[in-house]
Amino acid sequence: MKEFIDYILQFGTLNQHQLDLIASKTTVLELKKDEYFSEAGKIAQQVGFVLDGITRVCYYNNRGEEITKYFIDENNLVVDMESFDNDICSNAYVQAITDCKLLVFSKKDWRELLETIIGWDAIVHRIISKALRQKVERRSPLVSEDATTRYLMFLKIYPNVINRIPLSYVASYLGITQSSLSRIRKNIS
Amino acid sequence: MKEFIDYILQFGTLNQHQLDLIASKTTVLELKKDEYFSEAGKIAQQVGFVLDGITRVCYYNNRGEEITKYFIDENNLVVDMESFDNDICSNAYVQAITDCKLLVFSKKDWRELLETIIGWDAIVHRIISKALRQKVERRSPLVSEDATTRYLMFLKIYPNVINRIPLSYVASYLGITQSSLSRIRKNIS
DNA sequence: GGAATCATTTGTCATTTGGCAAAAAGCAAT
DNA sequence: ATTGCTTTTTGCCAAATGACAAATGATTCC
Repeated sequence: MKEFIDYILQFGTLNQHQLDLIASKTTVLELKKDEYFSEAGKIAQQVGFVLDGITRVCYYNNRGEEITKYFIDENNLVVDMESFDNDICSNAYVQAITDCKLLVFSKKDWRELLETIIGWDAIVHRIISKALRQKVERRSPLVSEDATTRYLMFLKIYPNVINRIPLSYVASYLGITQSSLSRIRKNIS
Repeated sequence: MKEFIDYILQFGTLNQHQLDLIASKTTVLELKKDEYFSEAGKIAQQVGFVLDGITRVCYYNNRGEEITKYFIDENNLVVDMESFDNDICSNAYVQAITDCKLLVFSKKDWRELLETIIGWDAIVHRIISKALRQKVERRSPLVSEDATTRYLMFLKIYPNVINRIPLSYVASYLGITQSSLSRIRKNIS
């Protein structure tokens, strides 16, 4: 819980009473490896915060290949905001790719907090905007750099991920095949 | 101006008085082809709305190549929000790539409006969030699809752009060389 | 321990793309 | 029309990557 409070307070100021109220609405959700946090075709019902473990957002492209869009590791929010906010079906899966421990808010509680706590919506806005900007910044180089550079960037961006998940997920994140990734790893070492 | 009002009202409701106030703060800025709206290394000072013409956001990658990150055509906001909001130096150029006519707000006016008009900040936030989400959605397929598919997607996303700008910009947007783009275009037709 | 299963690496060959330079096409000014 | 300039296309070869299959390595389960 402390991790989550610290995370929030990076984006604005709240008093102890407000923090307590927010904390009181959280529950802990444990997900086993490969379980879904939310699914394509359904409406996202929860906001999560990763305490332990790694999740990913993935979808299926034109050719039916499973593409990992990004990873979400410890101390980050995990939510399909588009689906959650607008109550529309998601087009992506959010999946635990290791065993995970999450703090979660139900949609009802989340919305009540937004209406109850002055300034909370501004903080949430800042959190979401920053996360979106980060996604753009992280995906952009994937287009303009060669595969080796992309892999090295991946290692920098997610320093604690590579040894904990299958390489196939990394390959699809980087937009290359597993074999190519394997060759790149061989070349680097 | 009507275009801008229509654009705003897609994201929320404002009364005539509020709309008039917003309108009163706009000025028209004309940019010649190749002129910059904002520059890397400087702090963005304006929010713009494209009435006519096409702009792009670009930067220089590791190898010093100029990369087009995205295009912004008619009836869209153009601003480096990260730089504008936080008064930090931008790392990208925003450039007119055709002659352009923009509506612009100065930073001072923009901030005053945010404080004056109830609900305006919520609208702005929705606009910015949607734009960011769109950027993520548009850049993601650039990683996982082959170059021909990417080019076809580009044509769908920006149907009014291809004949108005140099192919070199499109190539760098797609993450391929000009020659490859040329070959792809040849294959398609 | 051994079998079954899954993940990763490697080999081979085909295809795509890049780098470079030259040719062709488009465009503006005269 | 001619010239000069920029953009786009093409040709050639090398390098990177993909597709597919096989081999190797890791892990799990009995």
